Amino acid sequence: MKPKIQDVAKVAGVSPTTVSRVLNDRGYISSKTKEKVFEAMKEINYVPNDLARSLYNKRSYLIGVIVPSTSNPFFGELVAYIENICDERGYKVLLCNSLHEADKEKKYWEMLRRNQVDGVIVVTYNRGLIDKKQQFPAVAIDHYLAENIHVVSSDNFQGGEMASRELIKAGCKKIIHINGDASLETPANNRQYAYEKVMQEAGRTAETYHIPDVAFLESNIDIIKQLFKERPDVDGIFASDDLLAVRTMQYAESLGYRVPQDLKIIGYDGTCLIRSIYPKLTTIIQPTYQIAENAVETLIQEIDGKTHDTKEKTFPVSLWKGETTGE
Amino acid sequence: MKPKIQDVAKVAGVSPTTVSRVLNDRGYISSKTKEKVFEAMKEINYVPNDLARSLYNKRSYLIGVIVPSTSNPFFGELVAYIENICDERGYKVLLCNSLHEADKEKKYWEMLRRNQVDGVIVVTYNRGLIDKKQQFPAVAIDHYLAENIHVVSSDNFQGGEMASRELIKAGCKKIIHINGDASLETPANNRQYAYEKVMQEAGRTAETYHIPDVAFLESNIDIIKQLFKERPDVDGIFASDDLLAVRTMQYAESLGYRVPQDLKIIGYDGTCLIRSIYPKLTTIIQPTYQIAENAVETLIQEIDGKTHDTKEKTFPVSLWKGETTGE
DNA sequence: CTGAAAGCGCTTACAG
DNA sequence: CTGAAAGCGCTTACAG
Repeated sequence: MKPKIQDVAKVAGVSPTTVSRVLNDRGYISSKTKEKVFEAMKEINYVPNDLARSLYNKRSYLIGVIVPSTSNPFFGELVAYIENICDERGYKVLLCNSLHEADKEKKYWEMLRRNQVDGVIVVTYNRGLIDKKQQFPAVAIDHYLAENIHVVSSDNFQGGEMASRELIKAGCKKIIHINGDASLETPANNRQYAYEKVMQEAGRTAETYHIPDVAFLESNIDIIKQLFKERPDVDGIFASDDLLAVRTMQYAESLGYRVPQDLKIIGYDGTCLIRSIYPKLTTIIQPTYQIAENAVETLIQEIDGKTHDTKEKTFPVSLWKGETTGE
Repeated sequence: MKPKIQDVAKVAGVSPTTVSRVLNDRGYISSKTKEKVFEAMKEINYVPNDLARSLYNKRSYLIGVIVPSTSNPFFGELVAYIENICDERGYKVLLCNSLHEADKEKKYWEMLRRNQVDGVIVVTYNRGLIDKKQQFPAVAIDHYLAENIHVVSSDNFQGGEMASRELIKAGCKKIIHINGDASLETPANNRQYAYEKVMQEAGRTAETYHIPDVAFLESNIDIIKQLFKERPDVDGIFASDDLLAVRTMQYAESLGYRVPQDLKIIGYDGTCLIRSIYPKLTTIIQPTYQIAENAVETLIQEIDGKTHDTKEKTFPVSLWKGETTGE
């Protein structure tokens, strides 16, 4: 059997109350008693039961994190940061990969509630799952969940502008944007709005192709094929994420386009991974660490009962100048 | 306040015992009572407290997963699979990114113990952290933890043979292997042993360069530079993971080597991600899903008290024929 | 400075 | 078929 506080008490010759006090460094305790207790704990290899603690304290120090899938490098990196920051702050992470399935996400929410998490960080659409009586503090990254839910994101508008201007500057005549699922309103849509604004200011026509979200990177390439069929004169593409950018580039090359001579491409996200293995890809770098940090900090503040004036926080992006938009 | 079982009991006009019985579908209960209870639960939006349940049952349905970092696509993918399989089986995942830091890993082990996890899946070196009285069931992936710990991996020897033979078949004269940290014995070392065996059988000299593990992909490239300086005649490289393969290839190209004409390269892992964005890279595909599935199943069996005859399970790999080893 | 008692929310023998 | 009581391992007023 795992040793419990009573066992420690017996060995140390004190009451359970005293052991608990030592454990929590609470109230006055003679240093002699303290020492006895610590020795007893070591002797029987005691470790407190956090389940029991959490039950009494109504505080689990558990945070639920819901992402589509850590198999996507952006989410994998984001989750790694989130978890490590949580760990530094004394919180533990219950991981949920929703695979873009509303059903799965719904079950995860209930699971998190049952497990008494102190709060949740959500990086998925959450199709209306949160609207009623909110059970616990939540912070969203790059998604609007509900009126009162804090959302953290990169400056998607700035990123969209940067990307679009980069293509114009590189001399592209026919610039097309490829974006994700169009059916839901997310901060990431600002990338598209910025693109449209820049195109308009430059007297161009904006045109966006949408790729539906799919689990595990297996997104079909049909939309990309359609794009090149309908717009063979395309010479600039702003893809809303790097994987999409790379796959579009590959398809274009298979069609005979040379990048960057015939076609210039810029992506979005700029994960460490992509910059490491695809440094040639021009892209917009999201400040992923800052996003993770702000999400965790904001959530912990809400857990601690502090309210926030601002319900939205945005971090500036930066340009990674590769070779896919020319020299 | 969150509703508890007592509140449900009050609303339904029964005792807490009865509510619990309905909840657990245990013992005989009239269907009329059952219905009343379910209605009451719905009415007050009741959800059971799993902390309290786990405390009593001494079963948390919590599994700890320790990986270096989900920011590495192999681990990101592995963790996604593990978590989803756990979810299917009714288990929840407490995620730990150890960043290859022994200290951090040690703290995670204690944290998991405090949180009463039912078991742990480890994908890190665990430098002797587990040897003494093992606290709970554990399964390792690609690492030897201790005598009695079950380990799951891809058939590293087969993979090493495949990779080495592929390079020989492609006509390479001077084949070099780049591997990870040499200081610890892991199943992945079989990749190197197989390479050495194949080289010997072919009358070649085996030569391996080791790259120390580093967190977050920031591994220095010094060893690679050294390799090309010392062995400019290298014309075949077997890299022990795909990221390493890609980065080596990039450095070689910057030196003027053409791949595959002057230099042929083969990697290892073959994640969905790499195959999607780097289909040209020849690599050995690990059966990641099967590894994840077997690890979870084995762990759950151990949790359920079933013992295993075999303490090691290996799954066959396959070759992804890209273009970096020729046509 | 220390201990006995009650309670966190649940479950399970034990009665009836 | 249903309920009162005790207990999972911990913590915290309340006494002393």
